[in-house]
Amino acid sequence: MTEKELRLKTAEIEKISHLDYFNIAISVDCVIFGYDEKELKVLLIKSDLEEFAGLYSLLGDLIRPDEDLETASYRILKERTGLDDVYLEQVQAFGSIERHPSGRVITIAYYSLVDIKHHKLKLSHNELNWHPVNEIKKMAFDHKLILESCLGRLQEQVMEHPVIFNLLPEKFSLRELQELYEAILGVELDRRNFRKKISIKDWLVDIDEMENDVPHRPGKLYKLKGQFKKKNLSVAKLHG
Amino acid sequence: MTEKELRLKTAEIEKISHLDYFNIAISVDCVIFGYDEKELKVLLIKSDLEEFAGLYSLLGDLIRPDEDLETASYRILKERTGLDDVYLEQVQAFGSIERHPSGRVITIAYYSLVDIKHHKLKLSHNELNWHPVNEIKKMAFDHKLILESCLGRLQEQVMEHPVIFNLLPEKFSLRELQELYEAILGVELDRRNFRKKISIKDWLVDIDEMENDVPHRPGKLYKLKGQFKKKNLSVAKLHG
DNA sequence: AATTAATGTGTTGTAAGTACATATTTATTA
DNA sequence: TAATAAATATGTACTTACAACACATTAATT
Repeated sequence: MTEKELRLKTAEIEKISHLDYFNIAISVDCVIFGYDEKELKVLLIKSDLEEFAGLYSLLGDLIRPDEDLETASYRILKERTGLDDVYLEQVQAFGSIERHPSGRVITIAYYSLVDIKHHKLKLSHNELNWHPVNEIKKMAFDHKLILESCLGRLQEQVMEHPVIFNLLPEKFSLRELQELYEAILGVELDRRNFRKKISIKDWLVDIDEMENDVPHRPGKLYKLKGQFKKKNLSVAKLHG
Repeated sequence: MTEKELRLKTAEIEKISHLDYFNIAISVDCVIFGYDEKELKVLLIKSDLEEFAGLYSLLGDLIRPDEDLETASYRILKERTGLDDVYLEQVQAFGSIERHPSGRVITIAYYSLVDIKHHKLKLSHNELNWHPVNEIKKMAFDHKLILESCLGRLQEQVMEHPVIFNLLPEKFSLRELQELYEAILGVELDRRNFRKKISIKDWLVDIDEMENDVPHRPGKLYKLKGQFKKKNLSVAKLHG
């Protein structure tokens, strides 16, 4: 390449790379909810940025040019949890200028629901752990805000759509289901009214089995009806 | 600059500009709703892309590095409509790979609500016009999808939150309000039940004035209570 | 003065939400 | 083996929201 060609190329590339619009990076952050020990939990990783030493952050990554938003979210989930069949839903984009210390990064938040017990993760790194949502105080970046926004969305949807069954094992008792609702909504529910409400929705089938690992009278076990076992809401809505 | 320096710089810039993550552009698209002649309308512009000749598109623009998402949306509204005091709400990000023919562009959709009559726009270009939402068939890009998604969100919120008053003039009759609800929801409502429902919400004040431009018995005029005149939902929710 | 076309209001039946108590079943303990 | 403890399972009365429905009133028009 001659010097002249080089100069031309430099100018051209500079023009493109300095076209400010391409100086914004875009990422996906996943709020991965799980449920264990009667608590709603979220999967977090220790931040690797100096600025946020000691703080935890959501699982996220930059979006690659060859993947759309959902693909990116699924990829992150797959990479981090090994799961590839999880419920995922987009919540909101966060784009304030100063949200990332290394530069301008706009992020799109997804929440997902996984069954902690059934799909035991390979949480080999002790940097990656489940944290009770209620005990989380400070987080890296604006991730506390994102977490709250996703929790809010989950709370809005939980009574209208059969989504939280993704947090439970295949078979569950009504008590377990009620405890899960209570954990998510942060309220206590009346057992009789709760059962009436669930029964009206007609989401469950009685599989004619009993709990067998409880130190008291066992309850009946139920399954979510097949037609509601969808991994994305747009489909589930049709039946809601 | 020496040739050596040039080579170095070229390599460096290329590295950055080819760092794929910065090859994604990010935009904001606004679904600007208005209400006129008993129809819900949306402000559209003729697409300037060859691929979409003859089709209309939403108002949008790339996000600048020095503005956050809402600032960008407000800028677009201000530029296009001259309004700077409108209701705006983020709906969803759209990011499929092939959504923009010129390259990878992820867009974040906002809907906004403006009072067509009061803020007469300077619709000088005949390229920019209000279109009845129900008559729109094909649009440029994936904008039909975005429009539907925003309409869906609006429909979800309309009965729970006092938002659609942004589509009406300051003073309005209950008939006008009901017609607006009917236009947005695409249903007919019972007048008595509608009034009861609105009355329970306690959003309105009777300002002790009457319609005076109607060819029949005039109805009472109402205003939205001051505490609900918020331009963004997060605030309005607290009172909802 | 009669007509027209809209406003304004109330009741009744039905469905859902809330508060609340007792009998039943199983595991545990004495 | 009998008594106890702890949970499951279920129904009713009250209240509140939702849906369907009809008639008197007011102002403009003829």
